Amino acid sequence: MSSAVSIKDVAALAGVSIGTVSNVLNRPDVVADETRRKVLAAIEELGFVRNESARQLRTGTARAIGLVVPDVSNPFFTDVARGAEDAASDAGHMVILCNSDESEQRQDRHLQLLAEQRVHGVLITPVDAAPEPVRRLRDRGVSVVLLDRHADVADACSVSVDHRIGGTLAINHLLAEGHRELAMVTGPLSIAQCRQRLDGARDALVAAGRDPDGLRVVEVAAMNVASGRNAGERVLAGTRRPDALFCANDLLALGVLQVMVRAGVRVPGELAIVGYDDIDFAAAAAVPLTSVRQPSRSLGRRAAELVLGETNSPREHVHHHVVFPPELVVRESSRRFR
Amino acid sequence: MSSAVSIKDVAALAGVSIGTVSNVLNRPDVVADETRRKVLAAIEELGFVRNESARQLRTGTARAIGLVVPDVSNPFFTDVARGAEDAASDAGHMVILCNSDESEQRQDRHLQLLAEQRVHGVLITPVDAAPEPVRRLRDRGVSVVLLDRHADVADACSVSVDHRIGGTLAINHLLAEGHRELAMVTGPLSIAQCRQRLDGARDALVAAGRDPDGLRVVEVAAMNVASGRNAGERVLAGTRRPDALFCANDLLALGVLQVMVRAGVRVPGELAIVGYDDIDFAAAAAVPLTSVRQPSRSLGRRAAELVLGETNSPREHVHHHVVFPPELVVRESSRRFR
DNA sequence: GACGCGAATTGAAACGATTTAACGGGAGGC
DNA sequence: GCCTCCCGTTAAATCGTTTCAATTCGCGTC
Repeated sequence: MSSAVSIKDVAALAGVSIGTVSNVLNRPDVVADETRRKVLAAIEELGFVRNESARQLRTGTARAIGLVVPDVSNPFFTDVARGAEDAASDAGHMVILCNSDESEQRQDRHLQLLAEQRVHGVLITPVDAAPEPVRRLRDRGVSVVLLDRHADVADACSVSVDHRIGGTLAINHLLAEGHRELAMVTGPLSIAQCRQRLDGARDALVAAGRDPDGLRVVEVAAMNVASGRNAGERVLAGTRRPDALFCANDLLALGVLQVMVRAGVRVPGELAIVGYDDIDFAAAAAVPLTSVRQPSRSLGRRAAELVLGETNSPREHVHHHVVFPPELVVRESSRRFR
Repeated sequence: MSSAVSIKDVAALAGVSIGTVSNVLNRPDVVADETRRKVLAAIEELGFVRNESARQLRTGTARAIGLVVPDVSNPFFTDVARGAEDAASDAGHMVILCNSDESEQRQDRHLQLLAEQRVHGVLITPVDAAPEPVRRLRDRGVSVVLLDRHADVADACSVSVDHRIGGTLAINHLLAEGHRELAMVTGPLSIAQCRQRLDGARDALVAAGRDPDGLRVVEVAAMNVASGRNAGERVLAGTRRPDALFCANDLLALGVLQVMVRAGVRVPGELAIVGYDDIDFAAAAAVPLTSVRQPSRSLGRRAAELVLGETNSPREHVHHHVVFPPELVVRESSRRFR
């Protein structure tokens, strides 16, 4: 059972002390060539694998970071995860991925486990606005980077996108294309991102000299395709159908689109649609989707870099707040009908 | 710095020994009510968090499993991951997610790190058919479940879908709809899943009394949307365009579809398309995609259950080979043109 | 009143690595 | 030939838990 092989066995076989084996592993330069070769040979022969928990216990630092997101089945978050993994990988770290499913309870359970693992840091898109979980984590000595959420609280780094501007971009575009009767499909307004996108949308209306309350808001329970279909049906059922829809993310937009296509509503002829995130599938949709792009992979990468940087030099660390600008990608779904 | 709080501090504050604190943590029933309350109060007051590495070092077992997949941005694998996480979560375990990107080198690096972490087990869709990495892992004492790959080797569990039958289903359907000039778009044939789906496709042709070599094969370098577009362009450029296309996964199919729609080729009028995986976005595509469904979430869940089961009772463990049947989901993209 | 018993608690020995101060021995300077 | 110095190596302490044999204590039994 080679799993039982420890540094001690290697030392015995190589005829050196365990301290020397440790040096071969961690500071190969201080050990003589001859010795190093013997030790490496012994490691090879025994199939020795370093026990990371022992290392971690002694040094106090883990080689992993946690990533807590609401939902990995959302391609936006997989892209973020990829970015985070890229950066972590470069630093020889692993990523522990956790889904909170928008449940505070699940989130807290995950955070507890991550704290027990003594992870190097945590990247999190918190379930709700309350800075509570962040504070608890910091109290436990874990450094935290808020993902896709600008930290109002000053005690953590954050990497985010200016969603308010994103909302404004979307509405400005729809207005410019000549759409007048606008509505927004959004997930729970308890989610900060949704609120901000809505605020941005209203900003645009105000700037255009229109009544921000003229924007109808269709709020659904989740931010996935199924909820999008639900929203689509509600829009269909309503009186006075809007001629353009801004959806708080692409999954919602795809759901709405599906319902519209099925119901024979021409998009963008009778109804223009703008999504948010610009996931890969937006371009491949029934009608290629206009969307507000977030640099998701960079978001994840930057966040991971921040969290790794913070714990490496906690003394002189000052919290950064990185805000990426969103960008409108125009495709078929929002064109003016001619 | 509450991160420095150890069981010893708790013991001191509560006025008991560290053994008792450990008992409160792990076997609360053996300690007297009064004592338990004191200890819990001390834990609360100090903000004590158990150090998992120390626990792990002592007990030898980690509370995490590794999941190594080619690409999490493929929704099929996120679904698998969700299933695995569900099962792991139930057992109080975490999932460490790793992307191999179809690179054997990346895969091996991840496996090395997972072995060092002494993870409870590893779920893996190996980069290539070689059972080598699996063997290495087992040698290191880590139990392994092959995901989406039937183990020809008998030394590991496997959870998979019968891709050969999946390929047959797809082609039978296309033939039944009256398509005659068939082609298959596939990722690298070094990927076993691709080969099996192709074999199944040929089976169907033979069974229908047709020449299996009449099936044109378009092989591209990766299994994502971009490669699908590439395949689409090659199909367009070729002479004698097929009237039906079986794609080795939905991402390829979506890419092809995008190109066809843009080029004005009517789907399914001039070209029928069948995908594979039935990811959520298949139904929301430009033309709702007929696809061979895999029970992806169940796949992940079952695999996680197996790996947890194996290490919990390694003595009497016998390797299971779970094979789920695929299922054809018919939508617009493959209908016979009338 | 001695004894045994069970329940609750304690103390100490692991687990497998890293780290640091001490050590040995050969080279070089005087 | 002796003293230093330096390089490579070693021995031992340590990290924070779990676990198990040993201990204490109160109490009922004979």
